Amino acid sequence: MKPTSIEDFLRQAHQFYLPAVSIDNVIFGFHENQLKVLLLKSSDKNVWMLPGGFVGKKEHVDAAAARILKIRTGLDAIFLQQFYTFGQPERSNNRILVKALKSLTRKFDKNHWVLQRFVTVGYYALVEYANVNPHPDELSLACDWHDLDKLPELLLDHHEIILKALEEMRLKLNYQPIGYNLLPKEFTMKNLQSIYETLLGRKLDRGNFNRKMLSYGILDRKEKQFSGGAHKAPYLYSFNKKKYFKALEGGLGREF
Amino acid sequence: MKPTSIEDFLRQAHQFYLPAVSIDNVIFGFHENQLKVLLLKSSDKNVWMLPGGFVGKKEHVDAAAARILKIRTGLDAIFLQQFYTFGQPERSNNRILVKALKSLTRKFDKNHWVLQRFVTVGYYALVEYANVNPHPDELSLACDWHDLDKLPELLLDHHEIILKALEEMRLKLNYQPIGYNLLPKEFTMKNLQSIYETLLGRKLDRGNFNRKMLSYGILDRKEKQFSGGAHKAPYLYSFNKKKYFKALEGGLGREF
DNA sequence: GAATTATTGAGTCAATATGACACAATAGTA
DNA sequence: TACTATTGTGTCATATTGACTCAATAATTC
Repeated sequence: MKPTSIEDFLRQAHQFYLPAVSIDNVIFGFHENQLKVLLLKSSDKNVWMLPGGFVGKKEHVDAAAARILKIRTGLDAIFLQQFYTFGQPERSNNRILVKALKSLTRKFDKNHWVLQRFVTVGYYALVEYANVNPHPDELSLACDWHDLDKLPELLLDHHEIILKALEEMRLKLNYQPIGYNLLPKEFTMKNLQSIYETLLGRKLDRGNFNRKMLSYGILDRKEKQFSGGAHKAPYLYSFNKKKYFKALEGGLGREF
Repeated sequence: MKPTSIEDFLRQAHQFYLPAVSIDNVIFGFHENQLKVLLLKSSDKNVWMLPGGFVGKKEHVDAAAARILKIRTGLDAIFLQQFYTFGQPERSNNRILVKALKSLTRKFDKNHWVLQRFVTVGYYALVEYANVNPHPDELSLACDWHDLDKLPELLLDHHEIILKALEEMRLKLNYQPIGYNLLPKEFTMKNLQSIYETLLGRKLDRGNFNRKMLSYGILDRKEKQFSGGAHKAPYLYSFNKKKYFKALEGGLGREF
């Protein structure tokens, strides 16, 4: 039906507009040469989920992502990167979500607003595994790292969201450095290479990786040495913070 | 205040959650070796805006972008690409927007929901300038192309949105072909080079551009010829649709 | 303490890609 | 017919990439 006036138009539109915006955070960590993702265990004990929540009415979406991450996992002061907005209508009202929420309260209404349609903005972050201490909020039973290649059953489309985050990270590899937030202060070239290999899903030549990474000029080599392996001790490196962030801004390789 | 029960938690949250999701479309065209963007003239005669609108309650966000584009400009069957979600709270209630809406209706309420906080999902598209026939909807006074380097005064943060769209397109150049939707069926290599130069903001060497573009193997060369210039006639090319879309999926250059 | 093993830093080399430039060919114009 | 602007093509020095070699060495084993 065509609106007959601007007031009509606005009134009609009001019936129609979308109610809510939510956040899902995909937090990656790196441990034992494995890329891991941080998940919350819902009160429905077999279902895990990304730490997510709703955006406040007067809140910057970026700020909401940070607030929600802190509330739900305890992680603070993490650099979150927006990567995609998920807008399928059917993703909101979901059997598993209903089940999970019903387990929280018997009086739960099937038409409750949290089950109505919402749009989710996805953020990811890379964190140094050893330096964070995730713990679940009151609504969750656990907050744990999971290997990317053996994820448990996940809420809604959270599996798809994780894959999309990975894909976006992989594309960024080509023009931005990575690793600053994933590795400890000092690390070996092999550690760094493992991250790249995990994200790209293929093996890289050791010598060539070395040469290329050093050519970026973002690494400082320490006066040796990592010890512990039954072999020649590798050099330790650290990121040159200044040069690293300059490369983040300006890009790495030649563009076009 | 801490919630004392799950019901409390949900009730408190309800007061807090964000009400609306909107769309802004950035439509790029290419004409006379100039990149242009499609804008609507608001009823406040000095302000132009991107063709935008609100997402429906049961509507896929991608579908909303297409619907809104069609309603507001008449453009149909355009491939829209999501590029970023803009979430600053202060961007919604704005002096210019209030003025624009007040000019539509005297009874306009300053606290009307359309002035409340909303989050905007940005989409861009590249269209063939000569093949589309944009016309304004009932709410707008005009629908015209504008040169990117001399944009008029724009609503809200639409200027920032356009710049972000450009930036994202520029980054995609490095691993995806471009031009299929911007150029007519047959075009010269110089036409294609102009697009790249506009997006990158710098001149490229003619010979090298030729070599590189042909190496992608996505162009078919026609049996000559463009005529009309006071000089040697250039070859005409067309995109090999099959190879072009294969390259869109798989990427162009080596990645990492 | 010498041999073994796994892994490292450094280097080689052919193949390929890039950036800067040169030059003859030619469609329209003077 | 000469001129001008622009085109297709080619050259060449340099840089980058991919695949590989080899001596060095930290811990372990003999």
